[in-house]
Amino acid sequence: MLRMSTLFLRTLREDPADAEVPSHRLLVRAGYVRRVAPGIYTWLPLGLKVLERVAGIVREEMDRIGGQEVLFPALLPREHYETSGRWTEYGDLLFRLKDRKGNDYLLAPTHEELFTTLVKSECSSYKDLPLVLYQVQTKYRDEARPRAGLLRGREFVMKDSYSFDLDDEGLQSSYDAHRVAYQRMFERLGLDYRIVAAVSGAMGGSASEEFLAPAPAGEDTFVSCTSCDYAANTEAVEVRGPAEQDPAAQPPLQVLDTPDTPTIATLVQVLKDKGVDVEASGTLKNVVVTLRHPDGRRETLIVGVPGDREVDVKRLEANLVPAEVEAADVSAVPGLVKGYIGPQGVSGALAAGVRYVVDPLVVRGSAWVTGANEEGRHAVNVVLGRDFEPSGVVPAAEVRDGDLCSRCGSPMSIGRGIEIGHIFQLGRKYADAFGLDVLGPQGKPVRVTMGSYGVGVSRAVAAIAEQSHDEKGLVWPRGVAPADVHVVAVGKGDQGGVAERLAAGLSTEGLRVLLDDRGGSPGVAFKDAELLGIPSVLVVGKALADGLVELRDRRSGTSRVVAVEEAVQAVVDEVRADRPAGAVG
RNA sequence: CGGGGUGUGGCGCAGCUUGGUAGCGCGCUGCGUUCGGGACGCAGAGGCCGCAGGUUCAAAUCCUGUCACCCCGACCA
Repeated sequence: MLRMSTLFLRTLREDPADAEVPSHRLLVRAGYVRRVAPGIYTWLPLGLKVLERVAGIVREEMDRIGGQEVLFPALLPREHYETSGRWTEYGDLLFRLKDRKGNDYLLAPTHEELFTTLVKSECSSYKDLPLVLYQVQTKYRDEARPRAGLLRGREFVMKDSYSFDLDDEGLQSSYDAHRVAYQRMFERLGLDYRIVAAVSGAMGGSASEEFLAPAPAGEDTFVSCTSCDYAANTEAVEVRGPAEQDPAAQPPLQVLDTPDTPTIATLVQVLKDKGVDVEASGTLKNVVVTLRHPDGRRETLIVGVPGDREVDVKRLEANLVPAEVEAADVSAVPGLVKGYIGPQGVSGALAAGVRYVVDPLVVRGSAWVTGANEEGRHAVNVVLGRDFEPSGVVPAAEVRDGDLCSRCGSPMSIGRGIEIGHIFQLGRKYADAFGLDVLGPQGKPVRVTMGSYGVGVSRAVAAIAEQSHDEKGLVWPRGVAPADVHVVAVGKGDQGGVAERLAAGLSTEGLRVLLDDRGGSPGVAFKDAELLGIPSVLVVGKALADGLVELRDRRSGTSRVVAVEEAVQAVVDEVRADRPAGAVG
């Protein structure tokens, strides 16, 4: 039992000045955490209980799929990160330090290297696989801009696990097992979440999905279908374009004089003045970028997108992995007329072999207004499949609310989410780097294939707070609340003694009890109870004269009175009834 | 790294324009009253006004520099 009279807790009446997002504001105000430095927080007693309950649920679900927990050090020598190339790749994100002899060390931002070398040294036979190892550990990343309290910290708690399998089918089933485990975890944590398709990035993996908790404070933007269950990161989303048409059925191409129309807006206006009915969405904007390939080679690429949309560089880049995209200097590319670039005809830059790709919104048979490759002239009715043929289709346009789902064609909506989990199939990148083989059944070495799976444990605490609060304070889901019931004594009579007795009875029943035995004014006790957000609040107050106490539900705000002698049982029933199915603890 | 903002008791802020003995609210300590919605009275404790230089008889206030923090963006396995 926790007594508030002695509990190390101070709630704040006012919002801390440096907190903007609800989770940060409330976790500080309610005395769960305190800031030490940017992105670095201290967990106070109640906060630590929540963190540990979250970690406990994560552990139970990892154990359920056969994961085995280990714990690596956070302080690591440079050598492992040298082998994987990440000592340099990680750049400023890595916290680096030296020991007294001047040797390089780092505070681990993630542990792929350590898991891989551990398995390499311990496992030598296919009989040792499949294997899932995990840890719940503090990670360090020197973020360029830590923000939003616990949501993006420089020190944070993460569960990371890794699967080791002999073949792709094994990897797939390890991946699927994690996916199920994560679903159960986030369910039990009381989080509303979406599984979204993610880009696998430079890691070279195939499947990759993120678990996002929708919240306005989230840093990730995702798109989800309003009718089917398709959801994806904006970088990874597939958008359905308009219906294709017959190129031959379109009106003939025509070139018009359009002086002083370097931008889409000026072009549309000039054309309208000439009686051509066109909107920005009917123009084809051709954006020139430079690709930087991993081997250092640079390539100019022209990307065609509808004129009313910007190119989403992150999305474009995600679809051109492993090349990186940077802005290009159009005037430096021979054969291009800035402001008047068009894909039709074979001349200039295109003739010189510059690749021209279009966004999927630019479909076969569609007719566009675009540059005529001459200063001051544009072409109308430029038709894909008749007047030009792109060398490829690459998603590049910014995604908008209302764009159509690639699966079912319904409109999609855009939302913000907090990345609370990420699962992906690493494949053999690390196994290759570290030479991780086991002896197969045929007596020959087999290269192991890996999966990597993360859950932001401390971030999940913040995500829960983001999703589960009201204007009065936090509202913890049962599974993670720092206590099951908050007993409040108000009044100068024997309320204190009765509350004491009830709290003891609840403890005996196995409930975790927070007892407010401070004896101040009732307003303070009630406000704090609301701020702290423990799901059940038992008030021993003036109704005690009639042998009654009040049982409040923090979430709904409703309350009912019960007889003192039945109070313990009533609370026990309420707590048990609320426990999600499948809970182990 | 670019843009904006802020540094004044534990927390939230005023004071700075126009230089002159550092203030308010909350919290904290003591005594008394109060006790179902952040109570009240009285008496207290607590501050190198981010730091360093400069101007001045005198600097929280003016000038120069510097550091830190917050927000937006860039970045983010």
